[in-house]
Amino acid sequence: MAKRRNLRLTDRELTILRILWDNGPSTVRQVNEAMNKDQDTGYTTTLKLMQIMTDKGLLRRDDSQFKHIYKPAVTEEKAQKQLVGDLLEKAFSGSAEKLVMRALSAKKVSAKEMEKIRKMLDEIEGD
Amino acid sequence: MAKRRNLRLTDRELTILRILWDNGPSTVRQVNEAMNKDQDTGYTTTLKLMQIMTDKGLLRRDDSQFKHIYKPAVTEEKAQKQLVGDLLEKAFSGSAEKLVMRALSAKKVSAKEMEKIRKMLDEIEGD
DNA sequence: TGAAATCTACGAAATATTTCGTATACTTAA
DNA sequence: TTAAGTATACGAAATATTTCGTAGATTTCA
Repeated sequence: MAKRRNLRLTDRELTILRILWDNGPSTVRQVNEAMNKDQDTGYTTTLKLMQIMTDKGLLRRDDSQFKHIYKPAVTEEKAQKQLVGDLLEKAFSGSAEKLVMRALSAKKVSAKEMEKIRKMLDEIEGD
Repeated sequence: MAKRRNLRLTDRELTILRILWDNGPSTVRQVNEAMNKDQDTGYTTTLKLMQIMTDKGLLRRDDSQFKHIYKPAVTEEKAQKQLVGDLLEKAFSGSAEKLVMRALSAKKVSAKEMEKIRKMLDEIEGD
């Protein structure tokens, strides 16, 4: 089985993954246009980033056509797990409870979502 | 009132803040020794980092003695809020529920802590 | 067909972050 | 009082990340 690297994502890498997770397989131009909604970025800048990410194994590229199509090589779940785990250790001394508290106060959560969270708590407690 | 900068923390900056939050005001040597438990770091490296952080307004320094004493200029809460908010936007498209789910599955949470989380959910719902 | 548009490759500049060596000041203790 | 130890200041190297310009290939369309 392939050894999973530590998956340290830079800011721009995460931005690009986010776009690909949301929009599905895309060309460089499509990604670049999505990026520009947030922050002006030259086309070749985006291209270069995506080439590097492909080398690192973060993206996969279909180059059978003139316009290459890129897609994520890491799942959203995997990346989120890693990112949350890192933040947990580095900023919260490993206290998931504190992190959850901060997340809950950072953003409004719908009643339906709260229900899901309660369910999850029940499940954990059930073990 | 002082304008709060965007508070973008680098890896090493967060490490140092973490140590100061946990241990209270400290000398460079004390911080350096704490850092070395995780990762070997030269004394002057730590010193330089802390000087830069002081310039940036992340730390405060009492230099009335030969050995300067440093302490955080940002509260743990403030920093955590910012970090979680960033992660929320960049990795979770703003879904606090997803982030909470990941945090809960990332690390074991005690029954007591779960109780606190439930209480928090109740409070939010109460509004 | 051939000029314009669009694409990839790639080196290198620009910037941000981290690390370190050395100079010099102060403290300690013999 | 002076040598050894420990401190800060600071420039600069090392590394990581991001950005961009240019060359050359392919496609488009008038």
